[in-house]
Amino acid sequence: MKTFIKVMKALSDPNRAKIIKMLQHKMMCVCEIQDALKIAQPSVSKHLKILEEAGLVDYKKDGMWVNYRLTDGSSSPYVASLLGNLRHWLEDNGEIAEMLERLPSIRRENISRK
Amino acid sequence: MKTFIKVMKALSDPNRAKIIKMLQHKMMCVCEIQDALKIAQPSVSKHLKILEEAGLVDYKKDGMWVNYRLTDGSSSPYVASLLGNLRHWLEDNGEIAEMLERLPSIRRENISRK
DNA sequence: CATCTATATTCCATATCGAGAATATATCTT
DNA sequence: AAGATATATTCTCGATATGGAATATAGATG
Repeated sequence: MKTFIKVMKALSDPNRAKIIKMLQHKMMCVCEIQDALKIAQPSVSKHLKILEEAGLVDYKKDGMWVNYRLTDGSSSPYVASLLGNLRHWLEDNGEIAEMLERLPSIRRENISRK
Repeated sequence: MKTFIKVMKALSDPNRAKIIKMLQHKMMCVCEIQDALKIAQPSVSKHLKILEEAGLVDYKKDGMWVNYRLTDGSSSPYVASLLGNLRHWLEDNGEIAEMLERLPSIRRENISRK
């Protein structure tokens, strides 16, 4: 039950749902996600932690960067099903579509954090 | 997006998840759900309202009673998929299994609210 | 080792959530 | 109409969630 609630809660926030939708297209570092969502960096890190603890995402460190990606869903049946469904869900959402269009142009090399 | 978030939030609470699991077995009135969950009646009504506004349940009035049941999921693809998945999900949960065992003995005629 | 950059953690303010008590409403019964 | 029962709404409180600012940590680079 706790696992189920944790997964549902993780997906109950618009910014976290957007993160999932982005990660369907490519592995991303924190600063790229921040650039896409336009929220403060610590907020991004906190959202990612919640998604990670729910088993929805994991990460690989690459030097200074931390690359996040979707998991294969093996942590629970809830995660497996929902990640599957989310491939189709929210595709018709304007806000998300716009974000996904901007996605190719968001690259860590171009992000200046001054 | 708002619809999706509303559905996920509705399913992010243990008592509401339990209500869904019970309604898989029978239509129930508020006082029966209250008896099963052992929480205050107003709390039950509020949970039911949240589930209803998410499109997960609806109700039919029968005189003094209001009978709640699961919807057919036609309000959104999220509801349809999740109600389907929830037929299998949480079946192995001890807390829920116990509650479901008590379910046959919970009948409005036996409930005294003094 | 001093510094810069990417990320995580802590702290604080505000907002929302879930619970129960009290109250309101609606329907049934007499 | 009066009382009883089922449900909904309102109010208040404590807990939790979200956001940003400040700070800490970790790795890279000169």
